[in-house]
Amino acid sequence: MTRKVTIRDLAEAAGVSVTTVSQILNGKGERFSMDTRARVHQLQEEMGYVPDFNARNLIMRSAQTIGVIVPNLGNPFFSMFIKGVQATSRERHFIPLIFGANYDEDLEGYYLQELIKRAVDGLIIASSSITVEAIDNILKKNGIPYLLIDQNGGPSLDSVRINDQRGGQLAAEHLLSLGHRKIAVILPEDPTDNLVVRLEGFKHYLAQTGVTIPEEAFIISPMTKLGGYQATEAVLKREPTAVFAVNDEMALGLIRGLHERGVRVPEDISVLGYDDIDLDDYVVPKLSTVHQPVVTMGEQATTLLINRIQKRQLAPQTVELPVELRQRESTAAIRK
Amino acid sequence: MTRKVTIRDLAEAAGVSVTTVSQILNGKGERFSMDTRARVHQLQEEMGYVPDFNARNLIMRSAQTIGVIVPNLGNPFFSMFIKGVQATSRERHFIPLIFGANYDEDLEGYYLQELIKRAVDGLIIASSSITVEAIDNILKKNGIPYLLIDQNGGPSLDSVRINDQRGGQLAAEHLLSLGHRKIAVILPEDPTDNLVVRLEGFKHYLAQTGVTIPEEAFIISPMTKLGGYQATEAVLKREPTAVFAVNDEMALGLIRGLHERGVRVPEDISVLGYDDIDLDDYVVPKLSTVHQPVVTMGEQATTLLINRIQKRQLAPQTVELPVELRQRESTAAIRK
DNA sequence: GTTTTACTTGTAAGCCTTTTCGAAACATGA
DNA sequence: TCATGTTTCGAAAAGGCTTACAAGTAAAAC
Repeated sequence: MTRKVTIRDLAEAAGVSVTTVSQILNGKGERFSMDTRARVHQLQEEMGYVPDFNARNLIMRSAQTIGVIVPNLGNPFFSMFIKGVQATSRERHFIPLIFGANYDEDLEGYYLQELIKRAVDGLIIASSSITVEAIDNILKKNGIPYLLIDQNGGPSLDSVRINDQRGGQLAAEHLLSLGHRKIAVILPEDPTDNLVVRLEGFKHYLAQTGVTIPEEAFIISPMTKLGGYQATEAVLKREPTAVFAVNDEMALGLIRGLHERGVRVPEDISVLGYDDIDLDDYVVPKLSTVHQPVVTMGEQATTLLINRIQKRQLAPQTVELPVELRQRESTAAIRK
Repeated sequence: MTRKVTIRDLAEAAGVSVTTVSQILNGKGERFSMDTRARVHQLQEEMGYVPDFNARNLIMRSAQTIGVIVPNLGNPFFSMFIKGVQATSRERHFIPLIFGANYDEDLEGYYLQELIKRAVDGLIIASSSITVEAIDNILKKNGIPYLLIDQNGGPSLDSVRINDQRGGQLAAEHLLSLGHRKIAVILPEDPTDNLVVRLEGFKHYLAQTGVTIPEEAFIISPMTKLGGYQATEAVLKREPTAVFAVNDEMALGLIRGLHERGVRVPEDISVLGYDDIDLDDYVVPKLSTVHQPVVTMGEQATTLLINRIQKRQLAPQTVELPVELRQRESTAAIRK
């Protein structure tokens, strides 16, 4: 392995100046003769010249890179999100730097710093713990475009908006239509904005029908399978006929917990999730849930962000994405 | 937002040269007076100076970055692997660039190219489709250290080795001890090296006990939940008493398929997986499997790679990691 | 033959750091 | 006073690239 081929080497070999090479290789070479152009391209191949990334970025002040922070890569919801991000990034010739923060505020902060240090052109943050103010503070100061998922960053930001209000409503509607009146909810401590709205939609619709959920039927637990599992006891104590878990992971954990205690789903208790992760179709019983178009979310978020990177002065953009109910097997009509 | 603060600005403000600032900020400033050092640090804070990443890398010829390509981020096995990679990377002050290639060879190639263009210091590749030769070719030529997961790159490479032979043996042992003799296997087309070894271990142990698996009991299907699901018919046609799926995802898909056809697991058919993903403990029935210490694999792979980056001339290192059987609920003694 | 015009290419500055190699400034001992 | 040592610091090169500006040449126009 010898020293790396530089643009200078190539220029020399082609018998032209570095300018010429640079221009031609960057598609700005109309002004050069066909002959020269061909020669340069030819030699690039032969010599295996690849522009030095750092040198290039140094002068261009951009690395065609975006940063992405999600709370938990292990949750299929987020890995699907990432899938969307990667697909669109590729189309747009950007590269996403992806980090899972494990619901850890310190870690999020660390990655945020690191990403900024590395001069990413923009950021997508699906944060759980780090506060919007902190993000705002540090990013605004650096003039880096960003976009928040699951958090409301205010009207001055681009956003891909999921109608969580409606999602909550759909959930309520569904359970209600099956005859459920005694409903428990599992949610995390410090819910993100979208969860708050989601629950509001849920409660609101219930209230319209004269159903209210007592305070103690809201059960706090981490948004993981384990969290759902650990909530089992608390759920059973409330003797509900149905449970609404604010994400699928929790729902799956809960179903496991119920199963172990001999409680049948949906015969004894209906369980409704939220997200619609691929797993839902494989577990027994298949999980009823509210579908979020998560891959599209990833794609749209990326599109919006890259648009912004390329046109800073654009007016804030918003795309709205629909949710819909997916009834499967974990919810059923109540039977007395 | 004003222009970025450069080292020059800081030097000027502190009334010293850029050399001084650079040295002090990089911990090589013992030779400077306490006074100067304090002043520089002080001002860095105040002015919010952050060294320009690209300029720095340009001259240092390293970005403290490694690339990681996995076939599928949606598989918890790989997201756990990533977790290990991220943890160790952080400790070592490296940043991993992570990509999921969706079992797509083109995509893998694209990311590989991109990663090289971006001058990563090293690579971890858990490739499925791209050939070892291709990788070898392109990476060796560029002099970039790398490490293969699930593929045998030869003795000249660092490697974290899982004893797949033993893993296969454990699987065989387990099923045999439960009385199974009629066993089907689900595996992908073009299995990676580790799978080949795994199956060898499996078959070999079986053979020792006089049990052989007929050719047609090896069922080819993609290594996903869907793949497992789609294999259901083929499996049933063989009328096995037990099935060994070479990864958990397939096992889960298969269990779903069996369930839908009224076949009970493990009463009618035992299903054994491989990997031990977190899900195994949540599905019904809990999945028996062969445990791989996947987080550790991620950690060790990263450690090895970074060691190599920092000391090119090190002799090839290998770490061996154990596997062990985790019997849960999806396998049971045969009953006639 | 001189001036335009069109076409083709090159010079050199600048991006921001790190680092090599010295060199001031000052004190010390003779 | 001078040689020597110690402490503290800086000038300038290097790293590979892009680009504003300028320039050279040959053909066309007058």
